[in-house]
Amino acid sequence: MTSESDFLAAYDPSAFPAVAVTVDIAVMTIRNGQLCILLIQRGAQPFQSSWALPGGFVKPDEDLDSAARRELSEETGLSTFPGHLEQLRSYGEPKRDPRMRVVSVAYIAMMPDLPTPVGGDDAAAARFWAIDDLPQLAFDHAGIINDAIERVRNKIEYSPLATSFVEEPFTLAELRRVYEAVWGTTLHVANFRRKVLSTPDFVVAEDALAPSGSEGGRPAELYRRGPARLLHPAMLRPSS
Amino acid sequence: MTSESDFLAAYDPSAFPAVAVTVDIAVMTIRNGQLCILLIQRGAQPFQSSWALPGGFVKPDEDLDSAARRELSEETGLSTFPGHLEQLRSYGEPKRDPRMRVVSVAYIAMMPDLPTPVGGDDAAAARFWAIDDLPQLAFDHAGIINDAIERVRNKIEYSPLATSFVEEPFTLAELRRVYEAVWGTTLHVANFRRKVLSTPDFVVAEDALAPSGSEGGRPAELYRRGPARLLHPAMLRPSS
DNA sequence: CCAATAGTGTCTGTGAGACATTATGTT
DNA sequence: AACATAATGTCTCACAGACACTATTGG
Repeated sequence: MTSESDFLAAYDPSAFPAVAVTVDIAVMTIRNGQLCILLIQRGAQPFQSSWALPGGFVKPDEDLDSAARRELSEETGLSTFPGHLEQLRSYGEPKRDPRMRVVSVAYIAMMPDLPTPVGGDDAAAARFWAIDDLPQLAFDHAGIINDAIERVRNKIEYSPLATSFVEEPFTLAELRRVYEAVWGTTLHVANFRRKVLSTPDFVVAEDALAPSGSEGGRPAELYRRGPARLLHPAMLRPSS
Repeated sequence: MTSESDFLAAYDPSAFPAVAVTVDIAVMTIRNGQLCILLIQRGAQPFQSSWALPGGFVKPDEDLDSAARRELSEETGLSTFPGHLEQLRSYGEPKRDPRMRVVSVAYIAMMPDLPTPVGGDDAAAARFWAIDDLPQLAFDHAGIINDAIERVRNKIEYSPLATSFVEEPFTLAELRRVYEAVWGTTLHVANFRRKVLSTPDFVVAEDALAPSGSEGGRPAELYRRGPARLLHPAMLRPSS
């Protein structure tokens, strides 16, 4: 029956319902020790002046990933996005957009806290919001953000994705602060160091020292992302 | 700019491209110690007589999950699907369907190896195929199946999903054979038992014994799924 | 000197893998 | 009896958490 309805639809465009497909992107970064998400303020109805995830319609002959990358460049103003981008999942509840049937393919993006101001080629307000101080959100974007946060919290355990939140080269203290911000915990400094360095190919040492901070203290060694795609053993988050 | 294009699209349906949205489902089970996937044989062009994942168009005012459940009932002939269903991810490469733009939301379903013959209300052939002996596949379904297998292999580590492949009540040997089939490995019997029972709420003992098999041997104790949604500690798959 | 941060060494508990042993059924 | 499968006990190694200690900078 699938093949038959496929066949009919091919010759009768009205046989399948018209659906709009959009991509929505949860762009995340660490700012002031907090996990933050980029939101834009809507200028039109519905949800006028509400905040929402950046996104837009998928164009004809455009891949989903390409659409996400295009929106990412437009919204951050960066020609090449300096971070990680991956699909989260799709949301298609029939009434999620009050105007029409819209299926949204949500993406997650992670980037270091660049001084570069975000906000693309349009005048709409855009800024990062800490995840535990979010404003009212348009559509079902609050749920999407919850799913995105959950995905990131899980994924930095077994993948080297936490390094996408820092600029290279980085210190182990910077990497530790990423884990602490995403998980909302404090981690044991010495054990964190031992775990990261004992995980093969997670980070590679750069034979250089970071400039000492204003607070004093011994300068930290610098590292870069290693070739590992999966962490063995994983960086398990504290259970308590 | 997003809000503006949204606004325009609401009043000019031709402003956004017409996209068909389908759900495709990778229904998995364990049969003869092998992980198997349900495929249907296409009766129409394109890919006529090729095998493909069951699926179909999302109807107007139908949720994505509901569409997947509906297709599942139609294809397996079971009014209530006796297993687990979850979204995998979406596939939207522009040329993935030669007829038109189709974005497919892929799902994964897991069920026990029921004697009930699959094959729904239409005459098209439908059967389970072992994952290392798959036929030629239509569209990008080979890639979807790869992603589905990868997801299942990872997910049974930290979730109790492996229990979706067996009927209740089950023995630990049956549960172990699920892990062995999905991972394609053999597991240490005694250690497997200790791990499962030491993971809180993974399984709960049923105070009964399984009927002894034709081969003889001590009858096994029976268990049911426990309330755990996540496994702590996880069932880590062997690294070698 | 002290304060602050980076990095090392060591002990302990838990869990995984390997393997031996006991228990309980069929033939 | 032999055989097959289920379940238990025990040893060892790897790793996580806790904590003490050393190293290197700025005031």
